[in-house]
Amino acid sequence: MINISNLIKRKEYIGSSKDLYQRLLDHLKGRDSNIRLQRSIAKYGIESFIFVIYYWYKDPAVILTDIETEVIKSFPFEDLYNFKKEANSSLGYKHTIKAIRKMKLRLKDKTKHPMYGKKHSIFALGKISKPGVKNPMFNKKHTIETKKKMSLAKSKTPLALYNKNNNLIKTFTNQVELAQYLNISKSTIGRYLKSGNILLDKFIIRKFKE
DNA sequence: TACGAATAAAATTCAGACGG
DNA sequence: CCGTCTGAATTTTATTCGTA
Repeated sequence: MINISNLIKRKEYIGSSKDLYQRLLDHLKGRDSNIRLQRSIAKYGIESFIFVIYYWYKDPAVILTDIETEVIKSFPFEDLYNFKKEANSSLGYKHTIKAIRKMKLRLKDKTKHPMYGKKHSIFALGKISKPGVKNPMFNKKHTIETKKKMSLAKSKTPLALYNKNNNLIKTFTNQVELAQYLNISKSTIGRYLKSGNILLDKFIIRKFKE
């Protein structure tokens, strides 16, 4: 529950939001704000305004708009910038299938994406940063499928196993796979691949090109 | 000196926040 | 919605280290 007041005109704007900072930013940047408030800011300057928090709840079960309506009622309506006596919110609104389809279509050309080629602000980066226990992956395990994907993506040097007479025995996607096949340490595989020496007096390992 | 274990480095997926 | 981001988890590959 917030209030932005103009000290000179003695007028107030009452608002509420799930994300206080985000909503305040809307008003400060003049996007999706209240037009009366915006005009007044333009006229008197932002330094004529003060910002007050009336109520602060972390519990999502608290219906902020109900409280907001009560607060609005407690002021003479003509002393407010607000247009509506009843507060409402789009919290929990779901896009229609049509709207989603439209968005998808527009974004098919990825240069059309609002973020295309842009950099995030320092502030946004700070919000995104989640070190330690705050990280969504903290203390979680990757699934077998995920591990497989990672393995596949990382294995870009296929290897071929030859015998002493240069006959191809088998090909492998990476060193680990070959190590398992021979039941030998992967360190050894890497070493012999690099040196080109004969392994166990039997095998030669080379990079495989098809 | 040769091996495997341990560790480091680089690269990748994942889940989640941001924001037009 | 989806492109821009992050850090944890995990993998492959490269390097270091102790042991016989």
